[in-house]
Amino acid sequence: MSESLLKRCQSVGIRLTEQRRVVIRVLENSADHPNVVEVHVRALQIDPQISIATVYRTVKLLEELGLLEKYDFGDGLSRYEDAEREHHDHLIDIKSGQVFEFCNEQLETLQVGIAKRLGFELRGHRLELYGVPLKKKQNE
Amino acid sequence: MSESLLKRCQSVGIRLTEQRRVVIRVLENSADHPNVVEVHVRALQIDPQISIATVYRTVKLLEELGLLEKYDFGDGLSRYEDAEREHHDHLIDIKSGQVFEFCNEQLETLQVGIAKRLGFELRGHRLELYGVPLKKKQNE
DNA sequence: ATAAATGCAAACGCTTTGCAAGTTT
DNA sequence: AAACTTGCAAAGCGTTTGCATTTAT
Repeated sequence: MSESLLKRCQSVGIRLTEQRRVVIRVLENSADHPNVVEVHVRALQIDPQISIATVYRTVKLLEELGLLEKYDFGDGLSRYEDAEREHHDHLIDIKSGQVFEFCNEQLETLQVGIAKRLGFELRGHRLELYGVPLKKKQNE
Repeated sequence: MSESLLKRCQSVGIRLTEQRRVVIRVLENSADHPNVVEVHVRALQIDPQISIATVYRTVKLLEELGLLEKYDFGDGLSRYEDAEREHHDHLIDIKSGQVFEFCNEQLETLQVGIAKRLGFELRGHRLELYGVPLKKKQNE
């Protein structure tokens, strides 16, 4: 397990305000991929005064510092998660919107190879699988 | 090669107005992934009166009909391309923004397998590789 | 003390939409 | 003729920002 988000924020030396600590804590305690409004709602439970502008500013700052990963699963909302979490991709259930995580070494290797063959050094990727739950044999 | 976008529009039976024909023609002649403003600019060269609202409405309609594929390469702009084009994924050059296409069977198969293992039937995916050009041996 | 962060509200940029006028079938 | 599409301008929506005030260092 790697350092906490808070520790990493301290390492990079950003000013640790009350509000930033709250946002950081919310993200540390989130195992999902909350959008900004969701982060704000969770933050309000800790600090009922915190404004959404501050949440926007904070997640943007942390993303630019490489401490958060930003996602968009197609609904036009920016979602965030701790960048230090084990690398993984996402599978989105198109029926429920639920998001599952997975990681596949073969996939990672394959991608590096594809990029190289195209003349590129892979710096990042975004893979999302969209699917529907497999129906069990008996029904439908 | 499959049917032209125009033909497929006729098949699904949407009303073919002047403006829709223009947008369709623009997309048929585009080998890249134009965003809405770009589609509009290209359309204006054919019909100097066409409004961007109509372009927005048309690409949205065609996407909902499954005739166009919508992409967002991270700049927050919606980009469109003919859905019938040979399936492929994208590699984006982070330096220049240029987009390259590729297709890899192994990758496709792997994804289906991953989804299945998670209990899902794969309905679609989105894969984007982000990279920088490999430097040739002599320079840098 | 000072440089930076906050909250508010206004502004932004892309996209959508209400409506009157014009088109397609 | 009826149903639908267009263009315009206004509204929507997520996100950003100017500014006066507050806060961390």
